[in-house]
Amino acid sequence: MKITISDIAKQAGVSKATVSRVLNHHPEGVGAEKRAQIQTILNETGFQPSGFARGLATGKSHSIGLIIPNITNPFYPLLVRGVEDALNRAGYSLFLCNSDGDLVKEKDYVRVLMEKGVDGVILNSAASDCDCQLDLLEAQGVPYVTLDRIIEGQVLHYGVFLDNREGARLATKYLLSQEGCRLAFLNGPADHSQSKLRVAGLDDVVKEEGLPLSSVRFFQGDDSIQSGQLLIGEALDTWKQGPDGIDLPFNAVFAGNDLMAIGALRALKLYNVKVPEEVQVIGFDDIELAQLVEPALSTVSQPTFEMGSRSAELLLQLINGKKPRTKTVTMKPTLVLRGTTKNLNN
Amino acid sequence: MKITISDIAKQAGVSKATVSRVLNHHPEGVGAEKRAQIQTILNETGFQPSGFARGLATGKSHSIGLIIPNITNPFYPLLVRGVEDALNRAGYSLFLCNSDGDLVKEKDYVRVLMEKGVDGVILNSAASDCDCQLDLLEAQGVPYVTLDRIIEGQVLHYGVFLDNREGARLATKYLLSQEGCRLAFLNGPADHSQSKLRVAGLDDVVKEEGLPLSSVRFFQGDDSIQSGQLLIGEALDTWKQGPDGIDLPFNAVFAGNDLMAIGALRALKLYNVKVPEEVQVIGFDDIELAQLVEPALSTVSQPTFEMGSRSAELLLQLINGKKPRTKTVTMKPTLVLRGTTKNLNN
DNA sequence: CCGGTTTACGAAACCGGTTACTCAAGGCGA
DNA sequence: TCGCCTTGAGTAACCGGTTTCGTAAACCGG
Repeated sequence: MKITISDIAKQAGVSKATVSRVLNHHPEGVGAEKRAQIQTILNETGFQPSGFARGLATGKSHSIGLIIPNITNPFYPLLVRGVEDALNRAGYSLFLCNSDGDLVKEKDYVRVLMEKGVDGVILNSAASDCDCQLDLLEAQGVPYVTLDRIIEGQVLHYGVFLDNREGARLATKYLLSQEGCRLAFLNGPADHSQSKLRVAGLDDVVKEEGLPLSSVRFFQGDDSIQSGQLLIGEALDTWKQGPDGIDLPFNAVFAGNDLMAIGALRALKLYNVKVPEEVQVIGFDDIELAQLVEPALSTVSQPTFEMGSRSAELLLQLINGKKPRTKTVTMKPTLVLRGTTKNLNN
Repeated sequence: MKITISDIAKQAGVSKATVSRVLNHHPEGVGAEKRAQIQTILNETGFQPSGFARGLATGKSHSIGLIIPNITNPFYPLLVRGVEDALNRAGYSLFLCNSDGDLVKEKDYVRVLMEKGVDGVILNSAASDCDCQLDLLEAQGVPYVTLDRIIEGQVLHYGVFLDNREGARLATKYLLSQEGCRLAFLNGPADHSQSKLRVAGLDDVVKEEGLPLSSVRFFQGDDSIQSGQLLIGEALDTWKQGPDGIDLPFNAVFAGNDLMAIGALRALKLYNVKVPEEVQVIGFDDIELAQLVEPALSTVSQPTFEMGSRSAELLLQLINGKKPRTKTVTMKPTLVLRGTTKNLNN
């Protein structure tokens, strides 16, 4: 049978209360010599207090939940690692949940996490148009932080974000400011807040440059390699079959994420279009893969690991009742030029 | 304040015991009409029982711990997803722990997980030469499953494994059976059981083919892209500087994992060595990345997702007291030939 | 030496569920 | 109709910690 605090108390000839005080390093209430003696027994027996009992009494679990769409998406492992490292440093454990972007699953996870008594939740929410998961958390007063997705219809809550608009602006500006640029834009899932913001950034630059909105060709993708390959592939296909056969339908591609950009790259390769000479490509995210494709993908880089750790730290502050200085942390993306852009100095 | 089972009981005019019976769908002890009425109240109030209290009373948490070296290594996300899917299906939650291959960290995680009252642990252990984490689990009778790493000095416990020896045999056989093959082998961390088994598989084939052991050039890597690139790069460098300048030091590379293979690919490209014409390359693992590099990497494929889900299912069997038919599940690797091998029909 | 404050520690009440045990009522065969 | 078995439901004892409160002893200045 598992050893309990009562066993320790009996063995030391003291009360449970005293052992508890030693266990939690309460400074008062226990004399030095008795404290040392109990400590010795604790060490010798390798006593492990029950998290259940402790949780029941204190209401804290020292665990938090992280809900992401899918760890299999190469964007997430680094983010998760950032979260886990920060939590581990603070003595917290991590429940990992894959929602697949399914709101029902997401809500179920929130419910389960609350039952397990997590001290907080980090939510990389599936969509931006529903806040029903948050209502659950809000109702019980469970602290939470949203990560990189703005949940609309929700009073702005604590969260860590990338300045997606600025990121899109950087990439678009780089491409559109080049003479004769004809841009194709691969959008991510339209209901994600990131997609919306990236479109907004693109629009900004189009306006700044005084171009008609129609000058950008718009494709609706789903953040997968396949969709990038398919969309660009189709565009190239109709071009090839067309009567002119001279000008490519675009000479620059900006993709809403790296995976679609890589898909585009594949399509371009299939049609023997030279990158970056004939078509320049810029992605978004800077996943590890971006450096490994040929040519290496130019992309808008986000500090993924830091976003994870910052969100964990923010959540821990909330848990510990410290009011963070700011409700949101906005991180800045940078444009990383590699092999899929011409990298002219301008 | 949070709503408790007593509140429900009061509201329904029954005792806690009755509510508990309804809550857990115990078939006996509650009449149909009263059951329905209580169920209604439960639904209306959205009552969530406390996992702490339940855990304290039952000793079960419906959570399990998964300890892996590093989620950032592209091999793991799919594995983790396999585990999580299987667990989620069974109503269990997942604690994710990154040990970084550090035995101390690993042991700490085991301790913490046990405090949290996990019902079981899946361990992808850092090294094969220590079983101290397992002693902890064993001592408390916490079920566990080892994943793809054989822990030496340990009576063979429940686990899911890849037949690493067979995998290495497949790759080596393919390469060595070709006329005039001069093989370079990039080994993974020497203390990992996988590495040992892969070396064993290689040795098997060398013997079968009647070759001297010296016919294979042996490099000691660490499973990273960098080490693959560095080792092959150095070999090519000394070759280039050498007096002969004619024959490459090897015309085939078998790497202990895909990352090193990809590193080797990069080094080869840097030195303008043609793959697969001059040097054929085979990796191990079949991570997603393998299909995305140019040329696509031939590799020994493991059913990563299934290994994750099978190990979770095995653990769940142990937790539920069912004796699994076999202590270990061994999965078979397959050789996937893509662009880095000549793929002659033999 | 005395009243008052501080300190060390134990007793017991919680936290919120589960479950063994008890008991009354109802059903049923003899 | 009696006794027995089944069934619905309540009582209370857990599970293993934390924490409030009470008390006795130690300590303190005057």
